[in-house]
Amino acid sequence: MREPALAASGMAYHPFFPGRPSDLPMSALLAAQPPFFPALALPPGLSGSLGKGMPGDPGLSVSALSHQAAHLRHLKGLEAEEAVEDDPKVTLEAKDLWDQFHKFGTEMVITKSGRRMFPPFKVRVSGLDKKAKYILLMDIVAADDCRYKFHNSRWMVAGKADPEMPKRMYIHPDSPATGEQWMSKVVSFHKLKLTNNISDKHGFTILNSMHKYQPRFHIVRANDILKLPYSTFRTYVFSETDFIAVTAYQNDKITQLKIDNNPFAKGFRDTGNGRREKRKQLALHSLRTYEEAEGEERDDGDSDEEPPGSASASSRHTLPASPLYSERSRDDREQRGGRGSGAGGGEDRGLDLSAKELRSPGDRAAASAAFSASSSSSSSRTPERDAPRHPARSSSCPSEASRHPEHNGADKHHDPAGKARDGTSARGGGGKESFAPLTVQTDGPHAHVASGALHNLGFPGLHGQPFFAPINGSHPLFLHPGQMAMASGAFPGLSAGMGPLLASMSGALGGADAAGAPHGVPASSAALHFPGLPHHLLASQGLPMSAFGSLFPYHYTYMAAAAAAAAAGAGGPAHRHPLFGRQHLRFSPYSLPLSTPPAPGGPGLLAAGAAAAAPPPPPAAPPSGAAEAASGVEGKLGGAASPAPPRSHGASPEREGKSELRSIQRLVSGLEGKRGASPGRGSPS
DNA sequence: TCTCTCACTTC
DNA sequence: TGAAGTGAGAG
Repeated sequence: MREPALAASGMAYHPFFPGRPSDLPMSALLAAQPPFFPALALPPGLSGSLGKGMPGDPGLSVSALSHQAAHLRHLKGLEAEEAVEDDPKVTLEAKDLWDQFHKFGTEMVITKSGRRMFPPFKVRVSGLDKKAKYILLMDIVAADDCRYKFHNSRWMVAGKADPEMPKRMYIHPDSPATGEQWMSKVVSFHKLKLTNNISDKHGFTILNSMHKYQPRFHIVRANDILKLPYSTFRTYVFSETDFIAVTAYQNDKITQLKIDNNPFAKGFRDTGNGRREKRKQLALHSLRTYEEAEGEERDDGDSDEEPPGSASASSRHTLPASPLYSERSRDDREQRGGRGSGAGGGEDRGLDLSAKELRSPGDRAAASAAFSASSSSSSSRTPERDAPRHPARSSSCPSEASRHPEHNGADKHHDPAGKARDGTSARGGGGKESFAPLTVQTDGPHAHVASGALHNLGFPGLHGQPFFAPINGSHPLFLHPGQMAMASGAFPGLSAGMGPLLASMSGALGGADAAGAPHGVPASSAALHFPGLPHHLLASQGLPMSAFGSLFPYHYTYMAAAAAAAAAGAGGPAHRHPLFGRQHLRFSPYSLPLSTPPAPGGPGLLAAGAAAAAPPPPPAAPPSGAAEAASGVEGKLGGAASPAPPRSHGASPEREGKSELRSIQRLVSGLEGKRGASPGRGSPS
């Protein structure tokens, strides 16, 4: 049950998703979406029961799943999840700056070589247990399933979203750290980079240009990244941080805001000695010098030519649009000065910047209650159990999205019509290896493929379902090669020498024989496999893939359970590895934004999904139909789970799960053994 | 729309 | 000093 009070929260309106219910903030919807987590596979044993509860049943048996997770933790030798004694509160840093950008519809440049976010995503956290260790993460999810264009100085919907890019979770490099450490300073994710390179191997967050995204922040109480799947996520969404990814800035105001606020763009400021003027004058001077030389040679000098470097000449010749641009820029600066740094755009965002976490335990009445109840902010606290089921999250795009005057550069702010864009940059080559962030990546595409397959294969009843799609090639914990380099820095236990182990572990988790080949995968990037290729192939095949996440009526404890189940049940060498597509069930928070309710009494999602979805082709395979590829792969692998009848993942799922659990436990034990010997770390930055 | 190079900046 | 991060502008 939604509460109309939400409309007054200051975040009710969403310029890019006008069709959504007015009484439910987009941030609430996004916060309600479970965090991305890599390869949350469901064990065959669990699939049935889950499937039963799925169709249209928000009252999924979370407790049972939690119990399952606890059981799995026990099997795995992990200590029981500590009682939640903390009550984290999260405050967005530089909110004023975000607000300024948000007024015009924030644009984030994405380049092949990766671009940082500006404003940087920074938060301040409080309410953590000082002694407990936490992992802080963020991810960026699609805000809707639309593609946009910047037309007539405003953002408009340009159609359906393109296939979604592989999902990556950015784990803060200081993770894990104690609550005290996290709370002692601002937690900055400024090193997170955005790219449009689907084949990115740096671990950057991959986005689609001209699509709208919402960053999300997650707090996980866990002292080891390996325990992420067993842990509870708290997710925070700040609605003012949403943005549209672009390869070139579209809105002049955004450009100017960035120039004025980003230190690295100082050279472009109209301060008199900025590069823009210098370059302009230099170019003009060169031109004139050349022309004069030519003239002298021809002895027919132009008498009416202005002196080299004159201002008027400069404007006229080199920057025909610059007077307007500069004037506007000045205006902007003056406006900003007038507003003051603390003006915050004057929007009704409240004074309390703390993110609200949708009350989870016990608050099944819906996230909206928490939203409306909270006095503050644009942020939302994610429900850990009963997220508000998306009331009507339409998967269709309206003809026009940007009706919010504040997001229309021209409407309120006299944006001169139409300078379509300014161009972009991309540091050439991208050959330099920068700091590789720790990210976790799903084979998102697979998930989407599965989703798409479900859609295509006529399972309308699956729409709007929590996404337990049958997908193959998952890693329970997929670590990007780039993480190897940083893992030693980010995780004390994963010191230099642990890279190989981590890689091996990843490989092992991903499919090495549990008992016989604990370290069978070399620690090279080749040992890890990226979904990019399959995704690309599938995308090129035109297979529909969902472009934006849907909301799920269960909270993150459930996710943890699913993840635990995944680790336990998706064992076996082949089916965890992208190269060895074996079909199995997996949880993915990124499913279609589906509005169609499942057919009551219809087949469970898992069951139907398992029957419908087909594994993607092996990376080396030429593009082909997913089903084809699936059959091929399954055939070669002996298909422990062939394309598969529903819930046909092995005759003894429990045994399979325990087997894998044992292997994981061995690996974890090895890690922790080494960790014990390694020195501790510094505090978070 | 996108990619690349460039000059400029910060750190 | 140089790596890395900027938007401009050309293609």
